[in-house]
Amino acid sequence: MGKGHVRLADVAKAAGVSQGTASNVFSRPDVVREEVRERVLNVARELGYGGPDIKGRLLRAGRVNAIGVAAVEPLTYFFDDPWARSLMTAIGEVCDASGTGIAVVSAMNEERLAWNINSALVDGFILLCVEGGERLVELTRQRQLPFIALALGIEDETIPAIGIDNVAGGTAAARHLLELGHRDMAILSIGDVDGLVGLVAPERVDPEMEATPRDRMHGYWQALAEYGIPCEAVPIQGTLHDRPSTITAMETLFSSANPPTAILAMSDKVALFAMQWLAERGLKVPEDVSIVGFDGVPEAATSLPRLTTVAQPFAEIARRSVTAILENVLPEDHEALDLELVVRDSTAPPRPR
Amino acid sequence: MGKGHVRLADVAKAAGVSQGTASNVFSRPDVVREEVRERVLNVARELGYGGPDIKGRLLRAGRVNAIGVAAVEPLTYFFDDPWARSLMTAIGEVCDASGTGIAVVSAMNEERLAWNINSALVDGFILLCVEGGERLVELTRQRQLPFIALALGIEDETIPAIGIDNVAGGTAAARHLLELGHRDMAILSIGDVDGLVGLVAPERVDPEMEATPRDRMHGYWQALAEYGIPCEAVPIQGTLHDRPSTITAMETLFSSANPPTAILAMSDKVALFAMQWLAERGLKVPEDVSIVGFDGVPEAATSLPRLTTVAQPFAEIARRSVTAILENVLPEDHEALDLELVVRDSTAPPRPR
DNA sequence: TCAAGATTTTGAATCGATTCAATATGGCGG
DNA sequence: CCGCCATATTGAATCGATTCAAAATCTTGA
Repeated sequence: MGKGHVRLADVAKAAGVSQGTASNVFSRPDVVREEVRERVLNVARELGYGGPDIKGRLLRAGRVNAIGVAAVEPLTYFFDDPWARSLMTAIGEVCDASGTGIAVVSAMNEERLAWNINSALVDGFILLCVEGGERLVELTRQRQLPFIALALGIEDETIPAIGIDNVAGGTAAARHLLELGHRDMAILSIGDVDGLVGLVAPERVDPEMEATPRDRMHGYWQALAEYGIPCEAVPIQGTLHDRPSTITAMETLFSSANPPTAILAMSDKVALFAMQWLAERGLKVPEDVSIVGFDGVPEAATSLPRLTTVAQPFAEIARRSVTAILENVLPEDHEALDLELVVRDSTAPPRPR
Repeated sequence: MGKGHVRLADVAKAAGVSQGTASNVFSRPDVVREEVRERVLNVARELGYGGPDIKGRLLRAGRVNAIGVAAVEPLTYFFDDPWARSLMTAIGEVCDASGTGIAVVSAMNEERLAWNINSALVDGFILLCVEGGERLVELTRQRQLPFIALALGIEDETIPAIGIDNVAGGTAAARHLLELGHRDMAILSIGDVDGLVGLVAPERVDPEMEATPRDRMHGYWQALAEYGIPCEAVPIQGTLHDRPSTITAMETLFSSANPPTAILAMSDKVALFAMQWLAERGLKVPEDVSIVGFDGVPEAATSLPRLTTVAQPFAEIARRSVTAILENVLPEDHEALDLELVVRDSTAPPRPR
């Protein structure tokens, strides 16, 4: 800053007290005599001293009172991806309650990310492991701070993580459509693997697909099996979790001889893109096509029609992760929290043929 | 963390070199002889030393490489308010490019906020001054770090700020509707003042309204005046910038004898709530009612129909603020950037009577 | 072989606070 | 007036690194 940056020592000297006393004036005012306190505060004001610098305090105290949330994504991810935002909102609520700050740390390339993780001033990390989870975990581990992984697709049980029961969630979604009477369905899968775009054969799911979509898929299949429908009977359209690939998928699906009466989307984001496409094509949801999303992001509650979805317990996930970090008691095993089917207006029985 | 936290000094001693050399091994490896470097690194590995602790480095260097974005709102504001998110996304983009981190700092009550501002480990602040701007600025000023205020409603020219030309923006919005032929309009204003809810008389605007909505209002009025329409002829419905008050406003507006054919909304958020209400009531946009928003948030581009709006230059605002903070060259005067009318599908000529 | 110059390494100061044992001051009872 | 106890204040150590002038070591050329 300016040339003459005032520090506590300057104030102490100018006020004619020891540095210890000056420190107490600010951090434990009750312990110093009122008269002295006044004097020190006055001097501080005159000198333009704005209170103890956090950097000094930090070094001594070692605690920052902030947690970092990290992802292998650009920074904008935290503010425009619906899932990330839902989580951040929930985390924000918990942090607000406990007076904890949030630093978002991210980067696209590994080198930058390593640097960012190492230089983030936080007491611990919450890792959003949607993609590139291993690298992220490894980088964070080196930092030797408490961390917890969310949406982890890794089996390694030594990594503290909180997960969700994607299989059960998928089953609930598919079962809901089956109970309504749908038999012709299609699946909109998500992922970052370029090879899994367009029609995906079921036998490629296990070896090639990432953990989250794979589990959701198995959930769908499980419900379908209950109704005697083999997985080959339900086309899987792979998307890259963005609008273009979703639109392509929808076009393929609905240009076929017998288009589906219901769609199982692996995320609300993709489901909402699909709904937009349907609306533009003049297909009515849920009269012509039913659709079930996944995640339970807020947009799903305000869309038109409101989207039926399988909701993640964001608040619970946030609560557990933040307290785990702040109290440094990390879960021993991978917990899998329950998802909840939220039935709204995007699902109805199929039109009678 | 654990009892035996290894620090640089430990590594140095164990490797039999001075602390200075050990430091160089990590921060300027080229300056130390390869043989020594190897030895130190090996010892570090053995001891489980994870590289220089950022806290120590920070104290010396004084630079954190992160900027704080602060608002007098709960933390969740940054992740769910459309305007805040647009800005954060833009800021994120700039920070990504320069390898800078972002810490979000916020709080509802003043005491907490003061603490958060004082303890945020950042090189400077961007202040989102939508409400409670004065307190926020004052608090930040004490911190003696560079800061820049956005959306500032304060005249004080000594506060570094980047603003937008709300008057011109309002004029552009109203002029657009007038050119389409609308003569019966209504204004949806925004604000945090409880008294300005429901029908607001024009003479209350200047004394009671916050700066941003006041300027936008004057912009509207200016265009109306060009067409010879007095401001009394255009009802102003005050909202609290949330859904309930917007719905109440719309209900009042459309239960009147001659409802408006066009709506001037002071934010996209309110405009989108209004559009939803219209859709639920079976009123078609733009056939039955035209509507112009304000801000240019991304949701406005994907709504159905896509919303005509006056867009803020978020990228430019972000670029200027971030570089101002990082390079500590703060604007001398209040700059007012231009807004851009983005015509989309929510505006059309009124139905012929 | 030696001086000059180049390269490494050292050691101590520094960043800005907090902490705590030791000391000073004040009040009070005897 | 003294001793004791409680309260206030001091001074130095500490947190964990970086920095830089000075010292040590190594090259090089004469």
